[in-house]
Amino acid sequence: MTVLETQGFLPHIAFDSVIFGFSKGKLKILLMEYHDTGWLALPGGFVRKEEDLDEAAKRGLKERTGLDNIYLEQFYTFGNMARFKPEVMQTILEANGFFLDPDHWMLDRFISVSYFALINFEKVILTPDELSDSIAWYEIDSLPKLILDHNAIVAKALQTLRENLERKLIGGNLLPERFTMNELQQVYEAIFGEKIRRTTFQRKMLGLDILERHEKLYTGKSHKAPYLYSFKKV
Amino acid sequence: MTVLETQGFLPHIAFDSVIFGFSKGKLKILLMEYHDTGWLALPGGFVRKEEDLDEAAKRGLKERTGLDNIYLEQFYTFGNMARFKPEVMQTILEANGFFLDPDHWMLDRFISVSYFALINFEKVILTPDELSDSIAWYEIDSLPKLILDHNAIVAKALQTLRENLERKLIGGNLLPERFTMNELQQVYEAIFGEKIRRTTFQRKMLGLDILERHEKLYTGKSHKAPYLYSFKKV
DNA sequence: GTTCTATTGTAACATATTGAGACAATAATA
DNA sequence: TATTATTGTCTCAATATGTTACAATAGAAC
Repeated sequence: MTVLETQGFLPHIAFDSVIFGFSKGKLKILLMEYHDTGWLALPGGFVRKEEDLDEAAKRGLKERTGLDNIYLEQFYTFGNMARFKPEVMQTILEANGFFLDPDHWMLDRFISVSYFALINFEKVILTPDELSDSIAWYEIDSLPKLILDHNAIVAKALQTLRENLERKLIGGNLLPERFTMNELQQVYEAIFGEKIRRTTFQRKMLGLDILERHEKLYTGKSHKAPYLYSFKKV
Repeated sequence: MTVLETQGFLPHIAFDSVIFGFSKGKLKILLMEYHDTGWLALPGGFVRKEEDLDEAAKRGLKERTGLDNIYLEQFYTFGNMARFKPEVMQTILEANGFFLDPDHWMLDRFISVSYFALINFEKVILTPDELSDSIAWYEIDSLPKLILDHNAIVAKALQTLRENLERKLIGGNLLPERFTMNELQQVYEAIFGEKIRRTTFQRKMLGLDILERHEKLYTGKSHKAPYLYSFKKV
């Protein structure tokens, strides 16, 4: 199956995913680099005619990262005319050797239903799609220029993530099963983009009664070893 | 122009609006009753081929309420297969004397980009669309059964409104330009569905430094007259 | 006018939450 | 054994919020 099949997908509707990961103290997202053009874009795709919208997003996530069962949240649908630039998709396709009719469905106007995902960086197996050379991690606070309105999509995703983090306890989705308090704090600091007071953070997290304390983690460093924590199962 | 024109609209994409108003201490939304069927639905519409998605929602709002310049926020896009029930739209259209080809675009699968609006109840001039008998206010906490997934759309709208109210100061959009502290409190109570302590609410609102105090409102009641307030202009 | 009632605006105090610093515990190293 | 960096927890101060109290009034009843 190729992306060029005319049957099977809903026209005018796409999805894009802002996939967040956390590594070495930095918040990162996945970007794809299209063949020959050097253009960067969010991973995305189209919706099958008999497929739930959410299922399409999950399928796309699975195809790029190999991961199932991911924290995935729809946050906004982008549908301005300004994002309709058929020459962009045309250039990408031509760089891959596809020369389409100007009224081909893939060159039509699309609205993009956008999702963000929080994943455990360590578990990802990255796989580019058939139009791109690579898929790789990019630091959220030094992103390059992306195609179309994808920079705006990332900005909105980050804004939504920040707002949600205050209400839901989703930060742990970016970490391995067991983590230290310091690692959890670094996740919060990376998302909010500012330092957090250590003692206040620790007291609040423990007070929420959502963490389970496990054995200590001996790293070989010459100081007191921190406890490992996991989120309590519901 | 009729809804049946085949040109001009993007297929598969609709919008629905949860339009909130506040009157007599109750939070209400606008619903349309389709001709002959008695079926109730959210006001909505389709997106023109060269129209911004947001503009389409604003246009729909203007058509039903006569209002421009409304607080309008996109909150979710519903796109599950479960909401694809062509017989519903077919019945509505037939009740209006339209008998369509089974592959007419209006009987196709749609995803619905959903918006909620906050409007000043007093200023609305209601106008049904061409398929419905009436458009009217219904209390949010005693809603009847709506078509398709529209009850779920309303539930999500209300949830988003509650979450946003804690972060943004949007409650005033449901009131006239000038209002008493008690009226503002009633808006908050209606949205959250619970009583709020008067003195705490007053202290917090005044402390936010967003209200301007005006003259007193003499209602003729035999007690101290409350001040009128408005939101400070930015 | 005087008294009464309902409601408003604000003060006062109690309680809870958060900010900020201090300090003992401890895992390796010198 | 002393030293260093980091962790876990405690304490006290500063804010914020919950709760009660009370004076100020706009009319109505008399």
